Formats: sequence, C-alpha cells, structure tokens
Amino acid sequence: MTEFPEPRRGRPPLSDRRETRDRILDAALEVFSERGFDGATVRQIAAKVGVSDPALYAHFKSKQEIFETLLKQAGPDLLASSGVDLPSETTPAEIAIPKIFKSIVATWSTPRARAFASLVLRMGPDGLGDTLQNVSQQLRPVFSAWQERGELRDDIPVEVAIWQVIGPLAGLRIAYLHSSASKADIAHATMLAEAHLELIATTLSQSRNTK
Amino acid sequence: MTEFPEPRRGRPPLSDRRETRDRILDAALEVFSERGFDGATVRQIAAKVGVSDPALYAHFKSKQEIFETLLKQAGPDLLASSGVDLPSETTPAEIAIPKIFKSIVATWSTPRARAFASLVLRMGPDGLGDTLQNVSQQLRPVFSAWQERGELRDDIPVEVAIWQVIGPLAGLRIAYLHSSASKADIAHATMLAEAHLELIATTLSQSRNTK
Amino acid sequence: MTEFPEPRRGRPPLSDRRETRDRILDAALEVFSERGFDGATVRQIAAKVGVSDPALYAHFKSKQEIFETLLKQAGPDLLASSGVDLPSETTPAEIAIPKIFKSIVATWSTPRARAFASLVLRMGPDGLGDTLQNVSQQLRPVFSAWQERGELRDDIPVEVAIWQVIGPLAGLRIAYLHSSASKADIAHATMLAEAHLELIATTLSQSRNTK
Amino acid sequence: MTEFPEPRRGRPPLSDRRETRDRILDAALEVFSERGFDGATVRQIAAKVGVSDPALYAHFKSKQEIFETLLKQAGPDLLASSGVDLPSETTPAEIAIPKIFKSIVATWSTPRARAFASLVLRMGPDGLGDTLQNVSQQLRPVFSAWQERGELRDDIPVEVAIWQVIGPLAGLRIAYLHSSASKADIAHATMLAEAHLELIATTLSQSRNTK
DNA sequence: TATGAATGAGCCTTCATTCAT
DNA sequence: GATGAATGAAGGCTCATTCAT
Repeated sequence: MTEFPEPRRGRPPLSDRRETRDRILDAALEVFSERGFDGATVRQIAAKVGVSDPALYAHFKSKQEIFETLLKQAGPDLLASSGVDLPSETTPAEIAIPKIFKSIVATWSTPRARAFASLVLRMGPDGLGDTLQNVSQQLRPVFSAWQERGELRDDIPVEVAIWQVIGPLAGLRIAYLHSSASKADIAHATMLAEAHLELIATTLSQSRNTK
Repeated sequence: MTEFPEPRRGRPPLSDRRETRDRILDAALEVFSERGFDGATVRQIAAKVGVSDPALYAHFKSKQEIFETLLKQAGPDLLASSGVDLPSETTPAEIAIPKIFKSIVATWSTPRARAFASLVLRMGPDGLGDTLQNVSQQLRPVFSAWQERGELRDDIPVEVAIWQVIGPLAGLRIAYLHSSASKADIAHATMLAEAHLELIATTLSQSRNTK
Repeated sequence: MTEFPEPRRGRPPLSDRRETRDRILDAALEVFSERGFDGATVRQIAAKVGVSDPALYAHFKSKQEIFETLLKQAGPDLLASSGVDLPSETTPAEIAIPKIFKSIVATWSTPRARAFASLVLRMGPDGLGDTLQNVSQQLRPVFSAWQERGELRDDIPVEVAIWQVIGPLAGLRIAYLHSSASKADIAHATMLAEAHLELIATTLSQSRNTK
Repeated sequence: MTEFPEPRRGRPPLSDRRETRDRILDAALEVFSERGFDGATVRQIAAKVGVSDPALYAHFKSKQEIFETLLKQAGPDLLASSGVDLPSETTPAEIAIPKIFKSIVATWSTPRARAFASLVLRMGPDGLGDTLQNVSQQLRPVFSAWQERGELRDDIPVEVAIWQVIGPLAGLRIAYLHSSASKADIAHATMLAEAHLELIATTLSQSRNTK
C-alpha cells in the first residue's frame, strides 16, 4: 500500500481556489459595470458567485482590490488586451484602416469587452481620457509610417488623423457598446462604424491625389 | 483664543440670498459629477452649501430628487439647454458646420457643461446613448435640408453624416471636456475639434463637386 | 380723531388665540389617540389644524406640553370631567346602579371620550391603573352608604363590590369604546354593559334576602 | 488603570449561547412593552442584549419584524399560548369556573405574560378588542355545553355570561397585571379576581335552583 | 401670531470587514 | 476555503425645536 502521493507533474488541475477567484472576478465585473464601484456591494458580488460575502476575503483583501484587479485586466493597454493586433506598419493605410478597426469594433462588441467599457466609464472621465491617450500612443508609429510612405495626407497632423479615426469609434463604444447594450444597439453601432471607416479611409488617403 | 462662531439655530438672516435651492443644485452638480450618485453623500453636498444636511430636505424630498432635478436641467435636449442655437436651415452647410459646432464645443468647455458631462457619464451608459440619440434627432432636419439642397453628399445616409460630425465631438467631450479637465485638456480638445470640423466639413460637402 | 381704544369690558371676544389653541388641542387629541405620543408628530397635529408646525409653539411650549394639557383635561377625575354626576347617596342601590352606570357608558361612547380612552390607553398601563383607582375612590362613599343602609350585600367588601361593577365596564371601555371603534362595536358594548349592569345590580342587592 | 475590554469585532466565542435571536426577542419584549413600538429604539434593544445594533439585523429584517414576531408569539390565541388549558367540557361549571380562571390569572401574573399585556395594550385598542374577541370565541363551546347541561343560567345569553366572567379579568389584567406592576398590584389583582370569580360562579350557576 | 428656513439629535438601516469556528 | 455572527462607520432621513422676519 505504498502509494506515494506522486509529485504533481505538468499542468496542475484547476484548483478550486483559482476557479473561485475567477468566478469572483467575473461576477464583480458584471456588478461593477452595472452599478459602478460605489453602487455595487460586496454582497451582490458574493451572491452572484453563490457564496457568502466573507468568502471573498479569502481571495481578495478588499472590495477595492477586486476592483483594481479588474482594472489591471482591462488595461493599461486596452487595445492589446482586447486581442487586437496592431497592424504591421507595412500594410497600406487604405486597406489596413478599415480592416483593423473593424476588428476592433468586433472585439468591443463582445460581452466582456462591453462590460469593461462600462466599468471604465463609471470610474469617471479620467479613466477614459487615459485609455484614449494610450490607444492614440500605440497607433502613432503606425500612422507615422503611413504618412512617411505617402499613404496618408500629410497636411493633417498625425494626431488629428488618429483622432479622426478613433474619435467616432470611442463615441460609438461609449454610446452603444456597453454592458447593457441590446442586439439592435450593437448592430446599429457596427453599421455606423463601418460607414465611418470607409469614408474616413478614403478621406485620409485620397487627399494625396488632391494635393 | 479664536472663538468659533457656533452655528446659529433658526432662520438665517436675509443675507445669504441667492436662493439656497440653487446653491444646493450647484453644490450637488459638483459633488455628483465628481463622485457619482452613489459615491456622493448628502452631507458632502450640504457642507459645500454651508448648511447642515437636514436643510436640504426643506428644498428637496430626497437625494434622488436633487439628482433628478439636475438631470432635468441637463436634458432632455442637451443642445438647446446648453445655449446653442441650432443652425437655421438656410445657412450653407460648409459654413454652418464648423461654425455651429465650434460654438457647441465652446459651450461644452464651460465648467458647468463639463460638470453635466461628468454627471451623465457617471449615470451609466444608457444616459449617454439617449443623449446622443437625442442630439442626432435634433440635427436631422437641418442635415436633411442641406442634403436636399445639394450641399451635402447624397451618397451618405443622413444618419451617418450626422454621426460623422457628432461622433468625434462626443468622444472629445467625454474624454476631455469633463469636470476635472485641466486647461491643457480643454485646449487640446478644442484643437482636435477644430481640425476635425474643418476636415469633415470639406469631406461632406466637397462631394458635391465629385458627384 | 381721538378715538380711544376703549378698554375692553365684559367677556372678550373669542380671540383667535383662544380659538387656535383649542383647535390644536382637538387635533392633538385625535392624533395622539391614534398614534400614541411617540408615534404622533408635531407636523401631523399642525397639518390637522391647518397651520405650519412652528405655529404650535406660539401656544404651547412643546409637544410634551400639549400632551400634558390634554391629560389634564381628561382627568385626574375622569368620571366628573366626563359629565357624569355621581349618584346622591340616598338613591337606592338597585335603582341607582344601572341608572348611573348606563349614563357612564353613554358618556364613554361619545367620540371625545373614546379619544381620551385611547389616549390614556396608549400611555401605558400606569395611566389606566391610576384612573381606575381614582374612580374606585370616588365611588367608595356611595357604596359604603348603600351598604350601611343595607341595600348592598354586606358579605362582600366594598372594594370588591365596586370592582364587580366597574371591572367589566373598564374592560368594555378598553376593548370597544376607543377612538377607532365602529358603530357596531359601540352597540355591542352597550348591549353587554346593560346586561351586565342588570345582572350585577340584582346580584349585589338581592343577596340581602338570600342572607 | 483599569483596562476596558474594547468590544471585539467578528464572531463571538460560543460562550454566550442561548440563541441570540431569543435574547433579542426577550429584550425587545421588555423595551416594547415599556415604551411602545415608536418609543422603543433599536439601540435600546441591542444594548439590553449586549450587542451593537446592526447585530439585530442578522436575525431580523427590521424593527417591525421583531415586533411582529413578538406579536405572533403572544397571539393569536393568547389563552393557549399562555399555557392555560381550556376546561374539559365535562367539568361542572361551578367548580370549573373559579379553578380555570384562577389559573388564568396566575398565568397572567408571570412577568412574561405581563410584558405581553403591556405590549398589546400599547399597540392601540384594536389589538385588545381582537384578543378579547378571540378568547371569548374559545370559551363559547365550553359555556354552551354547561348551559345545555343546565349548569348555567339559561336566562342569560352565553356571550353575556362569558363577558361576565372575562370582562372584569380583562380589566384587571390591563389595570394591574402589566409589565411595571408592583408586587402589591399583583396581590391586589389576585384578591379581586378571586372574590370576583367566587361571586360570579355562584351567580351564574345558582340560577339552576332558581329556575 | 404665523411662517419659511434652518439646526442638533437621533433613528433605522446598510456596508465593508473581522473573528471564531 | 468558507460561513455565521458580530462590529465600527457612516448614510439617508425625520423630528422637535428655534430664529429672523
């Protein structure tokens, strides 16, 4: 009967600990995005997980910590974490712009991404400004490359060009792609986004000729 | 031995005029926009007004009612109440668009408007969607008139055209023109807005020639 | 134009002061009897009078004082103040008992008396005990006289005899003759009272023969 | 340098057993019966239990619920719950009446029963009327049986007979057997009750002969 | 005398968190 | 790791009362 508890090898089984922790985060994301930090209560989160509220404290130090963990998941770079690949700088702008941003919009449409949007929104305006600034920063090298290669009007500052593309999408995200968006909202937003992207792609690149 | 003037009971002398009710609303706007409805406390509002908290209840039935009164002030038509006149439908689009929207942006830059922006933001996403929808509705007749007169590309649906103009502004408002925006933020936003408007005005109207 | 404000002579006109004061007491009686002292609010009383609440303080020093004034009206001798004449000691018991006590019950049935009953009731048990004790005290000489004249069984202590008569009436008053009693309640109570009085009158006096 | 044992947070050790819930109810009974529902404060109850006031809310949803739980304990059938057995219908009236009702009075004299009496009293008159009506209802079959067996005067309606017995006891209970009754009060009440019962038992049954 | 506006005290309740189990 | 019971802090609101008018 000498069965040694063989030392675990390879991937450990999804321990309950890990599982519960994640379920807490999921529940918290839902609740926080629906009610904001102050409006949410620890009880609501615990209830959604199906445990009593002190249970949360075995996994997180405080409500605050749960919230911050969530934020860390969402950003700092909201783009990357959303699974969107930045375009390689060699793709031509006119093609890349609609393609990439369509993928962004698609990503933003997922329930989880919408929940995060609401979450950040609720935090007040600073979070949003930062997020946009950050995205803008990430896109800058790509747009610069395009401009240098003459695929982008050079009578417009890069920053403006980026905002031209990103601004309406941000508006869309905030207005339509949030946690409580209906299917119709999402469809509407997608439509607007696609129309916008086509138009803006032409506008930004076509002008080369014009000039 | 400074003597603190211990707060008097009864009715205050007629000095502090500037109807307390209004002072409460102002204070509430500040506090709500900074902390959101749940994060704000009646005590904070009262303190900012310089009265004790039960005093608020002589003017409003509840915290909720203060909040709703504020919202009623902000909307339903956020445009009109912000002191922006809709363009007469006879002004040519290419001129009207930058002009009017610049005035909108100017209005949005005022502290009060920025506070309202934060307020609505904090309310969660539904409020925002509604607001935008509403603005869009108000602009529709104007844009339609332009299109009929051939001053606006007719290969774009009105709705998309409106979003083209409004979308980035909305994004701007939310990202930069909020209650805690710095002067730099505001300047930045103004710059982006102006660049955007010029570009978009050209884009939307130039097509007349193209066609 | 020398019209001296002629010094008032005779009965002063029912000044508003006096009138309001009484209306306050009436309103207070109603409210206190329905909700008890703690449950009643100054606002409710003022509202019933049709004035604002600080107005009450022109007539009474405090809520407490209104209440106490009311109590002073009700008793100490609840019997007398209710307009019931004690029987002259010469009336034969067998006739006097039903007659007098019927008149008591009638008096107790008036709305005002019922309101007072509720009032005292709400005050907690001490008020009641005192009231009963007091009534008992007032009746003692009359009953003693009867007993001395041989119109009342002398095998029963006066006190017991008094309780015999008064006890059920007290119960009746408390259970049925209160401020929110329906007409049916009052009728029922009256019926029980009359049956009781007849029976007890016989019992208390007839025994003379028996003995 | 006495060190006050500052109240510990979390769960208390399993010493203080005697289910807190019950201790709350006991404390509440005391406080409510002394001050009435509106006069009592949650703080007072908690203090009497020896816990902080939020602790109550782990056991009851609200002050109201505590109160109602208490009432449910008291009634609906105040007789039965007081541990008094109704007389079997076969016991002769003349013997049963004093016996049973003496036991009722004894029960009513216990501190707990007296507290309940005060409680119901404080609730306003309706509660009392209902209670009496209820007791009356429970006694009806017994009295009817007696009357049918000729042990009770049949020239009196059952209801009146019952009231004859119960009325003075009710009065006694209310006037003397309440939470703040002194020993003397209780003795006095007991004396009156016994005298009353003897007399009434004779009166009600003696008629058999008369008839 | 009456009132609008305000206040201190305090009430019921909720919340995040802690402790013993 | 989870839970029932408890706690300090604080929150929204009501109340009796007061003061200037």
